[in-house]
Amino acid sequence: MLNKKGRPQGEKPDAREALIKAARYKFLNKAYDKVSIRELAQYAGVNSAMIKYYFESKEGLYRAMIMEVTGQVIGNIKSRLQSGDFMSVEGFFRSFVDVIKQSPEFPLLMLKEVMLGQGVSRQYLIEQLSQTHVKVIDQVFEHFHAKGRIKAGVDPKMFRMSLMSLTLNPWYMRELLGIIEGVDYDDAFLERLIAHNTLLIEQGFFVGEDHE
Amino acid sequence: MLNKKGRPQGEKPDAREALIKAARYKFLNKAYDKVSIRELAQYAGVNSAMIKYYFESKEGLYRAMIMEVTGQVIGNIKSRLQSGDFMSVEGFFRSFVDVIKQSPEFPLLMLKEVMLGQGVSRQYLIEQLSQTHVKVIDQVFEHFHAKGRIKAGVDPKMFRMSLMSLTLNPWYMRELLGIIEGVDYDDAFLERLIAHNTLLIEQGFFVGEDHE
DNA sequence: CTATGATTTAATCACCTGATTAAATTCTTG
DNA sequence: CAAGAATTTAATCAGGTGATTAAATCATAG
Repeated sequence: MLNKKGRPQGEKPDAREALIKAARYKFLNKAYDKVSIRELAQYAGVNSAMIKYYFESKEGLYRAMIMEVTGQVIGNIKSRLQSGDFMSVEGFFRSFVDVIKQSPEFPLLMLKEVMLGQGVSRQYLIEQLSQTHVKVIDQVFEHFHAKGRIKAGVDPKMFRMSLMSLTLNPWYMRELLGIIEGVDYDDAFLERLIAHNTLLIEQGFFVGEDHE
Repeated sequence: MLNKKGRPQGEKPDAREALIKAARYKFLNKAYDKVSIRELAQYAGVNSAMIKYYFESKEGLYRAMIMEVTGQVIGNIKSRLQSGDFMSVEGFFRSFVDVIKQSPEFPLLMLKEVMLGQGVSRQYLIEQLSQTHVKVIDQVFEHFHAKGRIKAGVDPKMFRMSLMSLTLNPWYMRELLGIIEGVDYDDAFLERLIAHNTLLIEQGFFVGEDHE
């Protein structure tokens, strides 16, 4: 057994970044426990001990990755909040699709974490969700309700449930739909989705004055 | 070390059933790998070797449990299909809630399996879903489309997407909503959900002749 | 009662996991 | 160039996992 320790020459120093990237890729389609630190390290081209060095533990790496992805999504949503992009029904659906397109891992990562996370970063994610997605929808409702554009009797909580369902679920079903009938989430499909959802919500919940 | 082998007296003989029940409970809120065969066996009040005896392996037990839960749901849906319960919008939403209420583990188990199952029973579940939920919705669409009750330009695939989202997503969000604002999925809540979804779909996709 | 097969047990196995270490190498900077 | 800090390595560790076994017990038919 030869003993050759130390770093080989001419290697990239950015093990940390490589590990985050590997985590982002590996944790997406596999269960947490099915991803070993050796697998992560190999994919990142890095020694597995670097996980402890930079993140203290496997869970630390996972949490850091979740923070990064979530941070991107939350930041993106917050900047759009100020721009008023969400203040039309179509704008809401379009903005949401745009945000997710930039971090397509997010819905599934979030769902997995909220559903079966054992405290790894569950509380954090739930808080972030409460303050963004939920909050945005409630603001949209308030906006139109104040203008008298929402039909009488529409329950704001149920309004929110519908909008969350229509925006999130298509992303959960992405792989399923791909398998059972080859649906491709390309731009054309997403445009149809936006138009379809917009129509549904405007016809279903808005009074008929004029749409948009 | 004392050596006391064999079965104690007066024990229930139905280890198989106890194990399925334990699997149904334990696999629901925990990731597959976080549930050990020792934990399953202890919860079932049974020796862990019984898993091999009856199911060949941990994965065999898991698969058997999935089959049981899925079988109940599929059977329930199929019997309702013949009764025509689904042939109104409200009937569709009400029937779906009724079915899920009887097997509330199903949506999450299915989602976990489709999302991150590594072939354990993924293909089976996808086929079953294609032949029931998807098929039911397509039949509902056909039914009303043939009667000219569906608005022009409504894409059947998107129609299906909406109905799947509105029926499934509330169950995925159950725990999240419970945490962030104490929503309880009691009968009153489910009735509001049914009424809300019915209104949304009828107003959004149906022509205005008369609703039900 | 007895023999046979089904069931259940305690104990053990090999293996993989995440974590950790001490040494080797590289980088920085004076 | 030299010294100290930062980074990276191979190797190892303890612990838990699913699987497996041989023996013990139970149920049952004759």
